[in-house]
Amino acid sequence: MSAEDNLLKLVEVEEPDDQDYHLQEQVGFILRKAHQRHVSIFAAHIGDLTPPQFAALAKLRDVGETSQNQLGTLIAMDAATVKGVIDRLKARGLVELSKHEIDKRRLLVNLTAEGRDAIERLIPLAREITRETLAPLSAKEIATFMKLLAKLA
Amino acid sequence: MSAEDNLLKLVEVEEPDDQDYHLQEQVGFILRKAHQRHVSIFAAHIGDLTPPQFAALAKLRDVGETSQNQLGTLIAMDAATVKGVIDRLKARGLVELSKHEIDKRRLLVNLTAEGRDAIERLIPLAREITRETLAPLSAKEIATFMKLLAKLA
DNA sequence: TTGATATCATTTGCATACGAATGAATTTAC
DNA sequence: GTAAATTCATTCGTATGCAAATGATATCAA
Repeated sequence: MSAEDNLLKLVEVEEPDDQDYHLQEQVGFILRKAHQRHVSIFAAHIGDLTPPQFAALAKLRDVGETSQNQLGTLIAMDAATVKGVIDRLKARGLVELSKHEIDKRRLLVNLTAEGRDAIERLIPLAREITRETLAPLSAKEIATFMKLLAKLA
Repeated sequence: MSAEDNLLKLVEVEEPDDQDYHLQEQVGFILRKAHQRHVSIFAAHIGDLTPPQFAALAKLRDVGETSQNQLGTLIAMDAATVKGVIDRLKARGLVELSKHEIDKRRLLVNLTAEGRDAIERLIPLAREITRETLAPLSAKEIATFMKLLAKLA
């Protein structure tokens, strides 16, 4: 390698050439596509509920009655977003709302009987969605990927 | 391990107990959170442009003038979504539109001089966004993660 | 050549997603 | 004990994201 090549390589390492920017290789772009693919798989298996709606029901099943805000924290949704999700679940009779007796700011959310039936029925489908989303990877790759993805999230 | 334990393990492997469904461990949920984190990092560095808007500019820089639909394919956006993104970039003078001379269905999109300046200026920031998004991982982990993520996307 | 298909773009409707502003209620600090 | 800060929820505005329907144009096939 010539001295000039070394110089060029040095420049490349310390300050990459902007010509070499490839959108397709950026983690954000691929992350968005992977997420899109997952949502598409989800919709193919569970057509009448979105992933955020499912997340709300699944988490309510875990923790029981909680405040709307607390639920939002648990499923990584801000207050404005979670309100819309809960409104739609309420309109479909899957959750019910009530006021907190002591802290009058809080709006309590809980599953209805119908909501509980729905989430129990959907969990096996959700397992299949996870399986299908990860299908391009081997068992060992899945373990590795999930560990690294968790670090990024 | 007792015979009963073996039976329980067998049942668990073939038909997992629905009690054991944990939203926080599902790939879709973590993917959504990782994507959220990336978007947040993006916004901290590039406040006046969204990731999809940036993607459109970056891809136009790569390929030059293209039809709106073709651009959508290249950046994984459906026709309805790409229209909104392009409309907003046009309103800000970063892209310009023209009609295809031969195929009158097509709407051609291209960078304006201002759009080209903008994307050139933003690419170094985008590199930093990628770096920060991947910061929780070591160099070796990054290589592994990107390979597996690409398989899923 | 013309009738069926396919493609490109647009529009509408619905569902996240989040920043910012607001108001009500609670908690903290002094 | 009250003023300041915080928390909870709501609303508004903007921006994806996608399904479905529509209209215009192009292509294919008989």
